[in-house]
Amino acid sequence: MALTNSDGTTSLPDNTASIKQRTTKQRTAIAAELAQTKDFISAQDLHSQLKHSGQVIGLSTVYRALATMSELNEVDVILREDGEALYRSCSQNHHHHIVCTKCGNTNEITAEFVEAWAHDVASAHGFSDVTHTLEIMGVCSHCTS
Amino acid sequence: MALTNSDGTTSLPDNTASIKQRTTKQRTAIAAELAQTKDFISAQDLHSQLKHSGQVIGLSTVYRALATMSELNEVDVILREDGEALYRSCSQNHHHHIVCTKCGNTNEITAEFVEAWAHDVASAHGFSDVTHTLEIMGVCSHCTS
DNA sequence: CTTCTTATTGACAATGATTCTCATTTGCAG
DNA sequence: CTGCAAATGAGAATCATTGTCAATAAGAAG
Repeated sequence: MALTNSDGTTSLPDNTASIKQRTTKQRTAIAAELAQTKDFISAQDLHSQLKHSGQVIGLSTVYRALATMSELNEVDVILREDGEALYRSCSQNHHHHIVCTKCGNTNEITAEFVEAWAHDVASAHGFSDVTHTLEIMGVCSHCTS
Repeated sequence: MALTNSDGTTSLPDNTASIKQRTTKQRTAIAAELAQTKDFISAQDLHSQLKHSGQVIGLSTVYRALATMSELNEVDVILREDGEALYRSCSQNHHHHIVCTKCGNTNEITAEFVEAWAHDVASAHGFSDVTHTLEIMGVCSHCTS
């Protein structure tokens, strides 16, 4: 979005926070419901959970809200083994997950040195504006026995 | 699942190596094509790649072959951001990618210590049969200027 | 080689998550 | 209050993946 200044000139958008956001009943409800849900949840489940609690919101709207929240880094997104996306209200600090491929249980793990390493590798390759994903998958002890 | 024998008795399935494998033209072609392909490839792309090289094989067969190869740990599987599954012949050395979010260019990166660390973390959490994914994303120097 | 059993194949339908379309509604700035 | 672009929602469309089932063929047995 190009910002039109009072003198008629335009300025280039700030590439981070350039998304026009309008506060709506639906987005508020979606964000609130997601904040209450501690675990990861799919868009479908979040939709029916909202419906069940009286908030009838279109499925498309849920998907759109989650997509923009994801772009704004307000939610974490991971992919289940079957490809379905799971969302969770973003916790303050960046972290990763170890996921059981049998029962779907997830534990958070922190890896500060991976953060630093990823940044170093990226700048060594001349990359900027760096993000990364890291997921560890396996079978948890509960599902092994 | 109990197997009914011709004499009327039943025998329990061997849960490890009970999968009867029959060597077929199609599976051979699929495994060969996948071995030739160094990068990750989707089932759909592998199917059309086979068709393009004269090997017309049903799409269901490709999916089934990849599924069994995955169970036998003969292929690595990762999930793309849109949820589509990507397969790669296991024999290749494990590595990760740094991807430019502008032009899509990818470079391979190796991270041996990350491999070891992932394994340690997993066993510390009691996980077994561990795999992991790691992707770094950013804007490459070419797209920055 | 022939027969028999059954894993495998393939064409097609079905599933299911996600995205698209577009008419209608609604924030919100002026 | 007014105007307009953003947002919504109902449903259609997309698309990877899985299920169905009759036909085929691999491999063992005779």
